[in-house]
Amino acid sequence: MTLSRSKIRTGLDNSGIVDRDSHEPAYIQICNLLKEEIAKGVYLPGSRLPSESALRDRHKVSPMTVRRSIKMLIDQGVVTTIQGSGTFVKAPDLGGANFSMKEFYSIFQDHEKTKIRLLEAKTLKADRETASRLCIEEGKRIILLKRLVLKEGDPIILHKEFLIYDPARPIIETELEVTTLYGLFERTGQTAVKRGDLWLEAMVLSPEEARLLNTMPLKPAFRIEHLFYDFDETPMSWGQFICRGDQLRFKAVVGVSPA
Amino acid sequence: MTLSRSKIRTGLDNSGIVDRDSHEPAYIQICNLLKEEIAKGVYLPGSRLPSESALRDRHKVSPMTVRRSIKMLIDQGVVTTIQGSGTFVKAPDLGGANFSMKEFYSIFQDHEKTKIRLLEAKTLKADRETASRLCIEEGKRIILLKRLVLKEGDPIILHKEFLIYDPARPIIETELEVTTLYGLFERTGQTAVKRGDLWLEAMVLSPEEARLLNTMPLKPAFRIEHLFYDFDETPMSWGQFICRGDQLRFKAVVGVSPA
DNA sequence: AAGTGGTCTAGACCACTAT
DNA sequence: TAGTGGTCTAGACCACTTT
Repeated sequence: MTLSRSKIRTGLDNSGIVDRDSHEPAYIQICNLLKEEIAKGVYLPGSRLPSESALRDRHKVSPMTVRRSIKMLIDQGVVTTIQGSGTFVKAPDLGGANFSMKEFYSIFQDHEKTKIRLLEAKTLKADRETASRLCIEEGKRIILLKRLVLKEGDPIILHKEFLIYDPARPIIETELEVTTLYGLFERTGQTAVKRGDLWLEAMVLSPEEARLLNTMPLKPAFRIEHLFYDFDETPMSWGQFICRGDQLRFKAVVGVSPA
Repeated sequence: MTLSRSKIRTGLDNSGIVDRDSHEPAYIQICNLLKEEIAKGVYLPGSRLPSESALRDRHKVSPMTVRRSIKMLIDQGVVTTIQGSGTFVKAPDLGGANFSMKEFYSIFQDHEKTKIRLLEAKTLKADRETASRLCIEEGKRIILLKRLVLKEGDPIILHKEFLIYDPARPIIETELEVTTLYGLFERTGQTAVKRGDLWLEAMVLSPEEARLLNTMPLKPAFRIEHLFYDFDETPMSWGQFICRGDQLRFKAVVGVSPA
């Protein structure tokens, strides 16, 4: 085991690896050190990490500090703990993978390349499906927004959203930042939104959708449906993103992330 | 603010809400209480939670305990902290959503309904693309596995996997649990797998794929590509799941989870 | 019985923000 | 300057597993 990247403590002993002069907290240093060792194969999947008391002695830190390091590794899916037995290195598995919407979101954050065009904004009477989703009576007045997301001039995402029409709800003003979609991604300040459900589906573009997205019908696409709830658990917004499959894919990493 | 669901402490005062007789740890009780209050609208999105010292006094616990509660809420995406300023309730946003492979995995766990059929298992010479992915020379011998996943008799997922052919690698035996796919999902014991990358894409079924999946060509599907690495950072397995779009969708929740 | 992780205490000092 | 969160200590007791 090499001690590269880690300063040796001031001459007292050579087992204290944590650099107390660093601005990086001790628990992060210990976490990263363990992760490096796991990545190097010092501790193989399935094998036991040194006990917390051993790590405590090695790094000359308090129990809580070493526990925070372990907690970080647990959160990152790198190890699991078994009470009374030890801390064990997990082998990377498909089941632990997570596909984050952050990459999708990053498309919208690039204000240089990405522009949003409002296609339609009107009120209409809710049809059967929309009424059902928003938990209102069929025929009740709602707001429809249709937007097109362009990346370097090319349309890549189509967004359709239905909003409860109720002047008393201040959220609508936020949602109506029609050229940014800001409200859906980065809600700041006081909002009335409590909870949201999202569904990710595979779909095939209809002729109409393909036309708007400047591509061919029958091409693959993602459908991201979203439903946001009020604090009284009533739906306030229902919509979907339709994303050209050739312009988006989700990535996930399992195991120790690449050095 | 009501105190329902929470026992009052033994007569000393009515502000200590944590039940010390419960088997549920204090930090989880405090976390859940705060989450309930957020769900009720006591603390609205954008507003500040009581300070840690206030919570410490209210619940008669030590600083570390109340910090663990806050840490839980941070991990769950419910609040954010700003040093020197306070802890603030986050409004649920699309960017914080995560689609987990656990649901996908659960298909395989149902051993009653789900069966796996081996379609093909052979060695062959790597073509250009496969060689490139596995970082080997074109024409080198590799193992191909093709499997079909059936749910209540219906084929819903097609799996194709290429493995490095190297008798010295013990992992192959694990991967070759051909009728369970166990190795990909729940690696136990010592394995040589260090890290995996996954990609999720939308696709349209080819006639051949549709035939195997007992559905029509041009139907939507998910493609989940996976690439696993050895401890010396060389790829050891590359493959993909092709999942009928009508049989799978990913779900995510943002904000306080439903009570 | 010994060792392991899980929870918790009652403080300390620091970095940062608000006023 | 006062209040906030961030880190850390040096123990304690408990639940659980292993031997």
